[in-house]
Amino acid sequence: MSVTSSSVLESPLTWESFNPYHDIHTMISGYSAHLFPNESPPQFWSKYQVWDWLQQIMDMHQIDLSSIPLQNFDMDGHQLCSLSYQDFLLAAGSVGPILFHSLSELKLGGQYQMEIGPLDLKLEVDTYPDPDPSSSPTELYEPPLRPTPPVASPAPSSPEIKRCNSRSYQVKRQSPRGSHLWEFIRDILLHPERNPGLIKWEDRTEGVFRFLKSEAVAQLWGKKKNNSSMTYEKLSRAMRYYYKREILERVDGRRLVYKFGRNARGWKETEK
DNA sequence: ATGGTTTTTCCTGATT
DNA sequence: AAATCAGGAAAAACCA
Repeated sequence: MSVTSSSVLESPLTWESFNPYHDIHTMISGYSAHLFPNESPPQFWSKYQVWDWLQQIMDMHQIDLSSIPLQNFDMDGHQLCSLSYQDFLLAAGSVGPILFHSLSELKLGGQYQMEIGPLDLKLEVDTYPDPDPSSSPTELYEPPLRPTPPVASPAPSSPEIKRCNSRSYQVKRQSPRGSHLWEFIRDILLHPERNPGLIKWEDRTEGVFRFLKSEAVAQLWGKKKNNSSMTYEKLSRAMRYYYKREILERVDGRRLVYKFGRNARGWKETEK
């Protein structure tokens, strides 16, 4: 209530600008509950805050923001909160349930008290749904965890979607194909603004990059694979296997530094 | 259903 | 000292 929406509107906040912690914990600690710790409940969000929320959730699920018609979410928090589950389905197709679920959590406000220690993330990693379809009476979740490679929507930039049909369940994922570890890493690299400080390019044109928060990346990876016990130690073992296949090239002496090899595709700026 | 591929897990030892 | 790097081995998870 005390939100001065005017100030918000005057300076369109980016996520980073008001995100107090540039830390991965905001992203991997489940969804919502403390994404906006300092902000009002969703009912009081401005359009910009709705936008930021959308971006965050989509990011978390590695779904391209462009796969849903953003015009459908040109509204403030109050309006957003009045949307039904069906509305979400219509507005965002198969992503709808995800958004609905996230918003539901946020609506419940501060009742979440997840305190996460830097090293203890296990407790809330189960924000992912149980794969058992029979268990949930509320069909909050229809997670597009499956890569859905067969449904081709390869059009590089197809803004054709005006409204998502709730029947045609399909999600265009941001990465061209599959979700292998190296692709996961690449996709983080490809979104530097949205993934502050996780991994950074060391030499963009050469494909050299460095892990800044190795354990955080590992946790993120684990989350994607629904494996809460992933560690950088294990992730890095998988990375080392890439050397042989020339997906990665070895980089001497420098710790946490890797380099894409000839068999890694899609990371160059001048490449598709 | 099965075999190939990729990732995970665990481990020992070296390096920084 | 604690992290990271190196790979071997084998199990598990994935995929065609």
